[in-house]
Amino acid sequence: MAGSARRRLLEAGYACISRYGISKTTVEDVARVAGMSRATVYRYFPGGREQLVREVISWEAGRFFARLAEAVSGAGSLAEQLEETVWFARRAFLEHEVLQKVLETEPELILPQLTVESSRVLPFVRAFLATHVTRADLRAGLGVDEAADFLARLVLSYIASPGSWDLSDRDQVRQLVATELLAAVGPGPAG
Amino acid sequence: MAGSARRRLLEAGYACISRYGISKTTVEDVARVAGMSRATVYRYFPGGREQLVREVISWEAGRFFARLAEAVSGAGSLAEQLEETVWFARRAFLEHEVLQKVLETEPELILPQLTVESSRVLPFVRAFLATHVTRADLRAGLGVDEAADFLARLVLSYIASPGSWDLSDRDQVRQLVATELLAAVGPGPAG
Amino acid sequence: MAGSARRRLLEAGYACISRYGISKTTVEDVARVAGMSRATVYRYFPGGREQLVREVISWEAGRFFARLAEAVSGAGSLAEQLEETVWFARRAFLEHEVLQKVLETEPELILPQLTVESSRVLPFVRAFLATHVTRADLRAGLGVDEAADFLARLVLSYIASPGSWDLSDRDQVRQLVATELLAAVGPGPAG
Amino acid sequence: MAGSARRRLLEAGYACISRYGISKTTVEDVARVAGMSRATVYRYFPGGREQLVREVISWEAGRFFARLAEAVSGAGSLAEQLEETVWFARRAFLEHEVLQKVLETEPELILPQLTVESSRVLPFVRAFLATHVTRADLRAGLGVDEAADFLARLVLSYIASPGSWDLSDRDQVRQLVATELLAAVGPGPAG
DNA sequence: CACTAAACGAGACGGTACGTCCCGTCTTGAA
DNA sequence: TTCAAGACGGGACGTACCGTCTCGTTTAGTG
Repeated sequence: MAGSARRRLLEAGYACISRYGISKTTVEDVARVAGMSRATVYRYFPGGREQLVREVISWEAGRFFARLAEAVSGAGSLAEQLEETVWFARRAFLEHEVLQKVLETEPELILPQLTVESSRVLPFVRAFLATHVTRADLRAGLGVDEAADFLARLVLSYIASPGSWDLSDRDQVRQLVATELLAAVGPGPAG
Repeated sequence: MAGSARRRLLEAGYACISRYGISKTTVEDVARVAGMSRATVYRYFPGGREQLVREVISWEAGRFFARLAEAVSGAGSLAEQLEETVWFARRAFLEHEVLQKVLETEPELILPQLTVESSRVLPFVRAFLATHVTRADLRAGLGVDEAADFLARLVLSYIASPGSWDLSDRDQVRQLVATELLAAVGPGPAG
Repeated sequence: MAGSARRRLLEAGYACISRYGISKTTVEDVARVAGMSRATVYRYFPGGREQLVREVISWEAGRFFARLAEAVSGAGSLAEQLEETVWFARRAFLEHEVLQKVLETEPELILPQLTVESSRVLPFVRAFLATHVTRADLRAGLGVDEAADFLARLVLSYIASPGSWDLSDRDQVRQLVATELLAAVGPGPAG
Repeated sequence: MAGSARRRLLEAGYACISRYGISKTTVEDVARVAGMSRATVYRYFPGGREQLVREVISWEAGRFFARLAEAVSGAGSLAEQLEETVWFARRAFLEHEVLQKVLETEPELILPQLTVESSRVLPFVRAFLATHVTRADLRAGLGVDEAADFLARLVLSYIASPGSWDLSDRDQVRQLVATELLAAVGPGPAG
């Protein structure tokens, strides 16, 4: 079936990177794992190693968001959705083989970036959340879009750096959502 | 003078990475720019290319924070300090040669990370801010440390992804601080 | 055509050694002369430079003996054969580029050996000669094999060190064979 | 004491070569064994490694001949001297560490030479023997110098390649001298 | 006895070559 | 035709020596 070869290469690339890290992964490695010859890799990825790595990563990123979307699809209220997002994302983040391997072996590839990539991720998350934010959740003068953006920023921040929160504990996730996220945008008891 | 060779290599490494990107930078390149032989690079960085790249980046990160600390040192109020931090950091971020080069040529080195690196940066920023946060700035029930952490997250988020804000406009920075950052923690009219 | 690459490398190696000497000949040199890349040299000679040099020399040694065998093939009597052997070998010896280059530039590589290598060469020459030695040539009590061995030793000795003989003069070669070689084994006027 | 450093270096060089072979011996090795710094090696041997190796070998060659001369000094008759020479030289040859090491590890450094070095050694041996050759030993028409030269060639040949003779057996040496060497030059029963 | 001069150890450095590894291109041969 | 297999040029890496040079530090020898 057409395209299966390409997909097999992406999967093989993913497997290799999660085993060896980016810079130690060889075109030969990927070809071997995919059960194909090195020449074929260049047929599907004329840009060579660089293109392959790039596509492996963005392919996996796509899969990540697909799973996230599904995980969050059943949420009712905003609180529930925030909770689900943080919960799922944190777990996915920790279990993410490539991510963990790269963090372990090549942190310097990441250092320069500070929080750069959020530029790409932010719109996704914002869009997710926007569907559940209502005027009732918000303090006076805060627009829906504005709030969704704001919440998305905080969600991403806590996923990446939970600080003292233990996000593997469902209760703490619930509490984080209530006291930090919703409190920052809602009318709340303080309002 | 002692240590000057090592420093020259770090500077050369920085120059090369900002010109060619990480993976296109050669040990030979760095040696040439530093005016030294390739062998000498290995005398100072026995870990070879990897160690060199790693140290170049963490050395530059150190310099960045030193400059940030100085830029913010004159701030009076919390608002002023937030403003200064966002203003300086955004400018530094955009003018940062290595960062921009890497983003341009090797975004895949960054993609996996989402907002990972914030784990390291967050404590720095939090500490900066904590010195200026006072109870008076905060809504009831919000501790100083809690608020500093919270503000640090938002500052980093806006620096990395300004969204629709134009952070090269001092006025917009001021407005962002007031309406988004301080409003989220303060007693304000909304609180 | 198969094996042509290997042969080209051997020829290139030979050319380089005869130009630069053994220790000044670089793998890069050989590759360049052969019109191939350095990597390919290691594909054909996994033992690297050492194996290459070793094989170049033993390959050339083989060619030398092939030529010697042919040169001597037409000889009739023992005297004729001895004459032909000395004549050819001395000429080949002097014209041998590698040999002369090594003698000129790296005599110390040779000094330790005294007359070592004769162990390998002796059997060859002995075998050549044995085919033409007859009882009639020998003094009483001297066996054919014994005499062939003996003559081979002397032939090699005079080739390497002609002493006061001018072996580029065919007449002197003839005279050497008669008065020194044959006289030592034959019944002769002295017998 | 003057000159002791130079001598120590030669001895160290000899030790290293007999341990590692020529091409594996490092200037650093020699310096270490000599208990001196690498810089000092270059003070005594401005020609560097090459000069050092060259001198080590010719120094050791000198010692070899000194020992040979002494070993043979007590000989009475020509037969006795020949016997002593063959006996001593063969033993020295086999026990010679550098020689054996080089033969073992770098035979290719020797192959090209055939019996070249004999040019240098021959005159030595010839001179030794000339002192004991008398007219009485020789067949008619054979001069003393001529015979000494001739015998020297044979002696060297048998030392290097004993063939089927066991030169570690004193009796066989004696017999070799009588039946092969003296018979070739003498009036003998066969002559 | 102090002072100088030579010898030396120590080590940094540029440079060259080695052997290895990997990339990307290309050719060949079999399914 | 498509693909596996693999040869090849190219280039970078990390290592090992070489030969040069510059420092201090002895160690003598001399005024």
